[in-house]
Amino acid sequence: MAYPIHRYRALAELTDKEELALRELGPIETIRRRGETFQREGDQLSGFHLHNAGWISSSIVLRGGKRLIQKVHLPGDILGTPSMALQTAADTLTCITDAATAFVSYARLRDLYTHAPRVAALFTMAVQIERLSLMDMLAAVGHASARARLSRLLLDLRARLSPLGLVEHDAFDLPLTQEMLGDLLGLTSVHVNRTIRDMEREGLIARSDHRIKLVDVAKLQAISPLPLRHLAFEPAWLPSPI
Amino acid sequence: MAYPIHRYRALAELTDKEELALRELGPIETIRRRGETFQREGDQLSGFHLHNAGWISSSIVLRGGKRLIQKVHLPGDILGTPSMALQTAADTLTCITDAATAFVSYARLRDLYTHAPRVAALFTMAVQIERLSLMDMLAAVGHASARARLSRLLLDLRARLSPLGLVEHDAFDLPLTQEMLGDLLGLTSVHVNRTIRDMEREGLIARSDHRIKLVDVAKLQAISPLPLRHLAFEPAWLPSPI
DNA sequence: CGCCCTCTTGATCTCCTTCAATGACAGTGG
DNA sequence: CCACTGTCATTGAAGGAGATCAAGAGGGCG
Repeated sequence: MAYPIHRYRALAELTDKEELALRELGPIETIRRRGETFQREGDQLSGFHLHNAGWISSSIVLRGGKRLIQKVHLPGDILGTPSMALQTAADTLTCITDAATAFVSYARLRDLYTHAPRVAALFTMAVQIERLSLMDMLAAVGHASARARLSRLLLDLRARLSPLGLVEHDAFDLPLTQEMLGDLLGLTSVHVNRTIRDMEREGLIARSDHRIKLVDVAKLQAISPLPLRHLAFEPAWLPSPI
Repeated sequence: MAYPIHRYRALAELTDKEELALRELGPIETIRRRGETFQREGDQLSGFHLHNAGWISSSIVLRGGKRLIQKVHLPGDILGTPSMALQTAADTLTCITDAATAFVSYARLRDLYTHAPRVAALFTMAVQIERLSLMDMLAAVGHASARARLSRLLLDLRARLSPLGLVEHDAFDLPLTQEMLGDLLGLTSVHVNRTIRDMEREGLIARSDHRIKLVDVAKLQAISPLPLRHLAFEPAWLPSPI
């Protein structure tokens, strides 16, 4: 299992050299078990991680002990990069399912900036996309109802799981507990439960085991507080290929 | 009035050449009036803006018409860069006070990546810092009470205004209306009002006109859901100086 | 088999919203 | 110079979305 680069292909035409640079960023894969935490808030760091397989959460603990899941990561994501501007790790990385990651030392990233400016620019672009995702999440959590937030999350997951081939007829596996969903949406697990059941009763979604199906996508989109965003392809500020 | 680069100095030792590169990024300053909107969601963009003076808000409108102020920007910030990964602008930029900005075309940024990798890396670092700020905001808005959110905001503003010389004895001008504060914190203006007055009554803060004073900083910090973050200086992934 | 995690449901509480009205103040036009 | 208008702060009353507390049921796993 190697680092999936579909998301970079969606941002720019890659030369063979650039593809190689991306794939060789994190040469050694680490297999991790469900529940394993491999980065904790406050840790001293010397690099970050490529996300090759599985589901991984990035969380923060507030004063008072409440946990906030800042993002659920999927293969293709880059993990731990917010911390690269800090003295210690900003977030805790925990495997939701069995997962695979590849470590990338900061030295390697530095080389990217000097030897492969276009790939470095793509890295920046990935960071901006994460930032946009946070902006949307903030908008949703700050100003939308529980069902609106949940609708948005499900649509977002569908969109992100699709290019990985993990969505069939608008249905996908959702390995998150309702408590995780609560921490992700700023709700209690109790209220997540009630909201999910309401939406199920109304025929918006269907569940069986941990598989979820978006039955009425149009209505979910109407409930969602924000539409999905359209990424730019080869934006003007991207350096020329190497 | 020119682009203040204090925040980059806090991230790395800058050579004269690099300082020049930063200062010359946006050579032409534009003066704007309070209330002016100079970028709207959905606009086609060809660059971004350096923030030289004044207060500027970055907002998003939700389905249903609610406005979310994603961030209040201060001099030294870079405006409009989340949109550089998109086909159209993600946010609306509006002057809260009279303000000054300088436009930077995407072409100029591209040159940075090819000719000044270290400055490009600092740009990425600035983006990561914005992302961290959003993470914290999300944590606060999703899981903290109105007074905790407000405490955090005030402490954050104090920390950001200090290097600009705009804080005296923990007091600073706050040109935000209570409605703006509400849009920023995910609250109604009514509730912002009640919360502010409560905090004033309890001696946490004091107000006169639009000037606010943090009377009991220690208690505000105790109420705030998150401590402030410590930025790294010259992280290992930063290319060597030019 | 027994334990723990997760889901589910009910009852109650509360923080924040909504709706509404008032006063202070700044800008603006006559 | 002053009435007029719109913005902003303030406060009260009522309602609601979601939190909290509590308890039971089902299921996976050691």
